[in-house]
Amino acid sequence: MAAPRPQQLHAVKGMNDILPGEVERWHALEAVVRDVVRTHGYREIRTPLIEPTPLFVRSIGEGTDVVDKEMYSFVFHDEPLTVRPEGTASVVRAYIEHALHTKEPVSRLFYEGPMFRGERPARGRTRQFHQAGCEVLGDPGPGIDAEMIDMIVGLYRRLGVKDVEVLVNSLGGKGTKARYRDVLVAHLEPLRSTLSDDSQRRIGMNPLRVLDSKHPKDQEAIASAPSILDVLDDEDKKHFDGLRALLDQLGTPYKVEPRLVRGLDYYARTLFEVRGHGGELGAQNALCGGGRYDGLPEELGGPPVPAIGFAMGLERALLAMPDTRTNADAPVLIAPLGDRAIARALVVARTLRDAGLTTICESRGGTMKAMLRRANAFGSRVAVVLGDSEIDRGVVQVKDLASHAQQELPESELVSAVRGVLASPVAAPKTGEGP
RNA sequence: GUGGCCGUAGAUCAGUUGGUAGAUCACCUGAUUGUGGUUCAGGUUGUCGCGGGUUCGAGUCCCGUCGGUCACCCCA
Repeated sequence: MAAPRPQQLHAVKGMNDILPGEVERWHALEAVVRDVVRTHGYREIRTPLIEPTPLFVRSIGEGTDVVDKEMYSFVFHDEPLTVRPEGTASVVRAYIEHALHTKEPVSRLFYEGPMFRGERPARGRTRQFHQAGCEVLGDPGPGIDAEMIDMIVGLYRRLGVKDVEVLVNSLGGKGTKARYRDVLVAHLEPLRSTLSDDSQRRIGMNPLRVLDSKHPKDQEAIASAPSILDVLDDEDKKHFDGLRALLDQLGTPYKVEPRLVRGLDYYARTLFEVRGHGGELGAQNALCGGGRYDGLPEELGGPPVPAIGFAMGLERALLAMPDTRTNADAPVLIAPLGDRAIARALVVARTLRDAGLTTICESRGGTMKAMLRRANAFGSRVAVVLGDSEIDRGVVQVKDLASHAQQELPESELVSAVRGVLASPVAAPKTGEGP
C-alpha cells in the first residue's frame, strides 16, 4: 500500500513566484527607476499594503471597476480592510496624516511595490502586480506636469524600450468634467442601440469610459463623439496649452488624444498614458499612466493642495525591455577533495568572502570531475582545488577555467591570485590540448 | 468577469482509427589514481494538470474543475 500522496499546494491564481535568474532583471529595472527618480529629487515613501477600505472607495470612486469588483477586501475584527489596488491613495493618506505640507511646500514622493486586483490573469496582467510611481503634491503645474512626462520618456529610453507612444489629454477641472459628461451622454444616448452591451451599461454609470472601448461596435460612436478639449474652461485651457508648449520646447514627443480617459475617478486636468508596441505586450500595452488629481487631498480631509502623479507597471516594463540577461555574479568555486579538505575549504571560502568575492564551497564532496562541471554550470572563472597534498604543504591550486592554466601557491597569496585571474582577459579559445 | 485555444519527463515537444508512454536538450555514471566546457558509451527521470464518466481497455472520447494563453473586459 502506497502512502497517500499529500495534497500539493499551488500559488494563488494570478500571484507568481519570481525565481532566481529572473529576479536579476527586476533588480536591473528597479535600479534604473530609482536612479532616474532620485536625480529628479523624489524621495521614497513606504506605506502599508493594507488600508481601510473607505480610503479606496473615496479616492478611486464607487462605480469604477477597481472598487466594485476587483478589490481584495475583508473584515478583520469588525474593521473593513483592503489590500491596496494602487499606490496613490495611500501616499495621499500618509501625506495628510503626517502633515507633510507643513514641513515642505512641495513633496516629491516615490513608491514601489506590489498591488492587488482580482482580474482575470493574462500576459502582463497578474492579480499581484508591481508598480513604481511618483506623486508631487503642492505644485499646480503645468511645469511639473511637463517635467514628469519628460522624466518618464527618459526613463523608458534608459530601459531600452523602443517605440513608446505618449498620449496626453486634459479632463479639465471639476466643472468641466461634469459639463462634458452631459455633452457626451447627449451624444451617446441616441446611439445606444448600436453600442456594445458594456458601453450601454456605462452610459449611466461612467460615460467617459465608453471612449476607452475597443469593441468594434463602439468605434463609430467614439469617433463621432465631441471632444472634451472643446469644452475646457479658460483656466483648464491655459493649463493644457502651457503643458503642450513646454513639451514642445523640451522636444518630448507626445500626441494629444482627446479620447484618453482613465478608470479611476480622482483624475482632473492633465492626463497621460505611455503605450508600448512590442509584440511581447499583446493587448496589455499600457506601460504607464498618470495625471493630475488636484481635488483628492482635500476630499480625503487634507489641505487643498494640487497634485499630480503616475504609476508604471513593472511586469509590463519587463516585457517591453530588451532581454539583456546579465550574468549573475559567477562564484569562485572551491573544490575540496576528501573529508579532511572540507574543513580547510570552508576556511578558504571564508577568506575569499571576506575579500568580497562570491564563493561557493562544494562541501558535499564528489569527484573532481563533478565539481568542475558544476563550476562550468555556474559560469565560474576560477576554481580553487584543495586536497590532502595541498593541505600538507600549506598551498592551494588556483585554476583559471577559461585558460586551463593552474598555479600552485601558498594560501597567503590566494586572494590576490584569484583577483588576478578574474581581472585577466579571457584568451581567445584555443584549439587542441597539451600532450 | 465572458468567449476561443492549450495543459504529456526539469525544459521544448511527439504520441496514428481508444490497446497500457517516446525524442531532443538537461542531469548522473564511465572512457583518467585528483582536473571541467568537445567527443563517445551507458543510465535516471512521468500522479500523461486534477476529479468524475463512457469502455473489456482512456494520454487519446465526454463532463466538470484548476492552471496558462488569446480576444473582449480592465488597466499599470
